[in-house]
Amino acid sequence: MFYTLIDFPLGSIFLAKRGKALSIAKYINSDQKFEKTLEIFKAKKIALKYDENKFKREKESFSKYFRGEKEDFRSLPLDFLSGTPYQKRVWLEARKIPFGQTETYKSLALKLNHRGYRSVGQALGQNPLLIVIPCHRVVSSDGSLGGFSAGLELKKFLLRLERREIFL
DNA sequence: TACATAAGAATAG
DNA sequence: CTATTCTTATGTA
Repeated sequence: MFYTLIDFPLGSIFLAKRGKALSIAKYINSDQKFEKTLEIFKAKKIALKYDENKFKREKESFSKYFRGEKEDFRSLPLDFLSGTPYQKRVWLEARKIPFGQTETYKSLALKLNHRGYRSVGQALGQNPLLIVIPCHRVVSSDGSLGGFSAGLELKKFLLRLERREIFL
């Protein structure tokens, strides 16, 4: 697989793909995280090669996004390496949430016609495509943020960015 | 408002 | 089967 890194004020985004479509978008905020990410691939015996030229399209989308412009990554092709059928359904549903808007775990669960609120959260927690699949736009129904695997700081940052409360 | 508790769906071990 | 998870609703003080 190929990978590249994109820097932004809170750290970097690690992107990886094997073919045309993007598979991984992970938040990296320290050298240790980066090392650890490389080790995971090594453990799975997946060869990684740095090649930023294969991510032209993604880089453009991310730089637009971090500039505060409306960028939904909606047209970006994805390639899921992992995930149960249920998790993919949750991810695809979350992907429909428009830029700058939020949904609750509850409303997402109801769209998938069940009441397993926590299972929605659990599935979002497995999201391999941070930002591209906007799981940060899913919040608790009482208005609080809920959780976030990559850290609530990042979730807050992304939401403020989309509300145009911060400018880079 | 704050805290405990049950219910809820799906997954990992 | 049990424990765990990016939850919600209800009860009680």
